[in-house]
Formats: sequence, structure tokens, C-alpha cells
Amino acid sequence: MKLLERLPRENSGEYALRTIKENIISLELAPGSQISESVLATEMGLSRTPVREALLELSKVKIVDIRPQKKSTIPLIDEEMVEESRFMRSLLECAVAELDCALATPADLERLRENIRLQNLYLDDFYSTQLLTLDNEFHGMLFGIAKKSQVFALMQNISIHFDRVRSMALSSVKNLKIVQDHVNLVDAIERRDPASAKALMEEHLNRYKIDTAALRAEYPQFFR
Amino acid sequence: MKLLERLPRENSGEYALRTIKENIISLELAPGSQISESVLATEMGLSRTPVREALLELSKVKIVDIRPQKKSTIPLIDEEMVEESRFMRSLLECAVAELDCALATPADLERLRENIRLQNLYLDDFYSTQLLTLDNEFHGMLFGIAKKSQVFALMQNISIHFDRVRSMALSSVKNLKIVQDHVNLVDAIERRDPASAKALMEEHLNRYKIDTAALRAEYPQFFR
DNA sequence: TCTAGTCTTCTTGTATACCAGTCTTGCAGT
DNA sequence: ACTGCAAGACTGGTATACAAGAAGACTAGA
Repeated sequence: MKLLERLPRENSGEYALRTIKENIISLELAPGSQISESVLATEMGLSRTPVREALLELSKVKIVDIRPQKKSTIPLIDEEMVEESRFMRSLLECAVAELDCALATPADLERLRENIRLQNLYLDDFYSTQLLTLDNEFHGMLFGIAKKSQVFALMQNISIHFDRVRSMALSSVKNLKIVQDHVNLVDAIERRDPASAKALMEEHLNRYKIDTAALRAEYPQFFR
Repeated sequence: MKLLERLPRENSGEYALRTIKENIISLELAPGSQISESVLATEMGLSRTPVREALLELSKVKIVDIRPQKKSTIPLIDEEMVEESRFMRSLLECAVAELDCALATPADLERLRENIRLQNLYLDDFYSTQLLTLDNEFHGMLFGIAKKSQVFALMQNISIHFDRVRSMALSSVKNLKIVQDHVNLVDAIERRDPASAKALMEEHLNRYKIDTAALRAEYPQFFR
């Protein structure tokens, strides 16, 4: 369990959720491993209550498997779940990209480009978690511009299935392509070209589709 | 606060969530009204813990507004939120309707038609909550057939914004149309006609779009 | 040595106690 | 009568205590 810094004005429950989520995505809490409310609570220096709230939320999207009176576990990677998550993302993100072509202001576009500049700074493998954060922010901005922030928040709940596969798959050659995708996408939005924007987004998200087969071969113990 | 029967094998938290949700949709817990963990707990004969878990989950989709150390409230109806919810539903349901054309088995179709038969039995205004339940089951089945049950579960979280507007808008003349929509949709799926299925679903969901303006006029105190 | 049964221990579920703010209310002083 | 302050009655956040059930270890008996 890798501890994070506690953010200002963040309460214990939010801190626990953020920490546990990060550890699941980074595979620090490995697929198939057992967890316990009280152990996690001790490790984080909290009581069971906020930890329990976090685990309960994660269990709603089946990224934590709580079995009363038995051990709870981090489920193995379930390709059907990953596919559901990809399906949802793809649909929503494509639609949002189209909306953005009509709604993005010059200021919005500048914020997007600024984010991409930062992505370029963190292209090294070593910064893969920072890159992941920037990537999430980038996509979050796209939803915000389309006035669909709540949809984004909800989508992120299930995207964690996708995210932990992503974090296994990240490699610098891929990252290069991903950042370039972002550039092309912003260009399309600036051109007010919804068809291109949608197509680019679809292609962008499809980069992750291919990986699961190879990953399963490499890390069979993490898959169902 | 209208109490529900406790389901077998349902734990307190689930019971609290189900009860509170129902009361929000039925406007028993009216938009703008204040709530308190301990009062709700007493009313339901539970301790604060499971009630708190339920409220916390509802607050994630902004259908409950928790303000630490201040009173929590049921937010007024926020049309932007209703629109986000409608946007998400529309996209996902249309895509699922298309998938169903390829995936529905004869047994699936029969279960759908059986559900519609029940809908016809409850067409009276008096049974509007039963009808709402059947409607939800119907749409849930469509997601299940497309192997997207988890997406449905997630979508329902935000759909509560939509649902409580729906429950204000229900009238028997509308219900007739809705049930007919369902019939037409299943026919299209049986014909393996994805274009029609998608179009019918879109039309079906659009029936609710018009209502908000009229409802705001009728119940201004419930709107922001 | 193997098996059956019991007891300890660990799990999550639920209730309760306590804490730190905030809002209200009532009293005292002017 | 009005104003200001203080006490107390709430709020939700957190910690802890207790309950119920499952699993595993250990012991007793064959």
C-alpha cells in the first residue's frame, strides 16, 4: 500500500478513496489479492469507517469484491468489464468531442494545449503516473467544455477497470502516439470539424483495445 | 418518509438506499427539503451508519447535498443535471438497442414481450409506480441482452434526476404511448433492424424532453 | 495417521460514543 | 426595545465497541 499525501480540505473518506484507487490502478494492490478494512485502515492511519466508505463505493463498480464475513478481494481483470468500460467511454467521449466542436471557446482551446505541453514534458516512462493524471485531466476538460462534468465523474467510476489495464500497457512508444492524438483532436475541435473529432477520438480510444490479449500472455495471474 | 418492506437478504445499507431513493423519486422527500441522518435513521429504525452510507452514495450523483456541520438537503431540480442524465441515457440506450438487434435470442424477445404484457395491466394512473418499475426492468433487460449490465447500473445512478421528473410527468395518455413505443422497439429488434431500433429508442426517450418547461410552470417551487 | 468436532480468530455489518464546527435562542446589559 | 454575547442544541465526520458468521487450527478419539 503506497500512501499519498493528504490534500488540504480533503476529509478522511475522500483520502481513503483516492489512495485505494491509486493503489489498485498502479497494481500495488494486485488483482486477486486479499484486502481487509482494518488492515487498510491501520496502514493509512485511519479508523475503519472512512476506509469502509471508500471500499463500499469501489465495490459498486465491482473493482472491489466485498463478501460479508469473508475476505474481500481485488478482483482479477475481467475482460467483459474492461469491454463495458471501453464501450461506455467510447460512446460518451465521441459524443462529447462532437459537442466540443460547437462549444469550445478560444480560452478552452488554450487550456487544452497547455495540458498537452505538460504531457510532452512527462513523456518518459518514469513519469507514467503523471502522464496518466494529465491524460485524465485532458479528457475531463473535454467533458467540462461540453457541460457534461457529472457524466465524466460517473464514467470515471467504471473507467478504473480500463485504467488499470492502461497502466499495465503504458510504454513510451505508445505515449508518443497518445499525445499526438491529443494534438490532432484539439486541432479538429478548433477547425469545428465534428466528424474528424469523433473519428480521432474513436481511434484514440481504440489504441487500448489491442493490448489485452498481449497483456494476458504476459501477466496471466492477473486475469480471470 | 414512506417506508418500504425489507427484502430478504438485503442488508440495512441497501434497504436504506432503496427506501431513500424511492422517496426522492416519488417526491415524498421533496426537492428543496432538509434531511438529517439521524432523523431518517430513526424513521427507518436503523442506526446512522447504514443511512449515512446511503446518503453518501446519493450525494455522489448530486441528488443529495451534504454540507458538513450544516443541514443536508434534497436539491431542487436542476435542468442541466436532467439534461446530462438524458444525454447519457440517450446515447447508451440507442447503442444498446442497436447491439440487441444482433444479440437478442428468441427467449430474450419473449421475456421482453412478457414484461410489456404486464405493463398493459398497469396502465392506470393508480399503478404509476409499478409501471415505472416495469419500465426500468424493460430497459435493464435491453442492457442485459447486450451484456452491458454494469453500464446500466451506473447509468441508473444518474438517471434518478430524470426519474423524478418522469414521476411528475406521468399521465395515462403518455403511458399509452410509452408502452406502444416498447412494442415497436421489440418488433424492430426481432426484425434485426438496428437503424429502426435506434430511431425508435431516440424517439421514445425524447418524449420526456418536452415536459420540463410545463412542469416548471406547474411546480415552480421544485425548480432552481 | 487420519478424521471429526470444537474453539479461537478474523472477517464485515451495525450501533453507539465522541468530536468539532455552526446555527439558534435566550438572557443580560444598555 | 435593541444589541451583543454566551450557552446549548443541532449538524455531519470519525473512532470505537459489539455482533454474527465463516474459516482455520488444534485437540481428542479411533
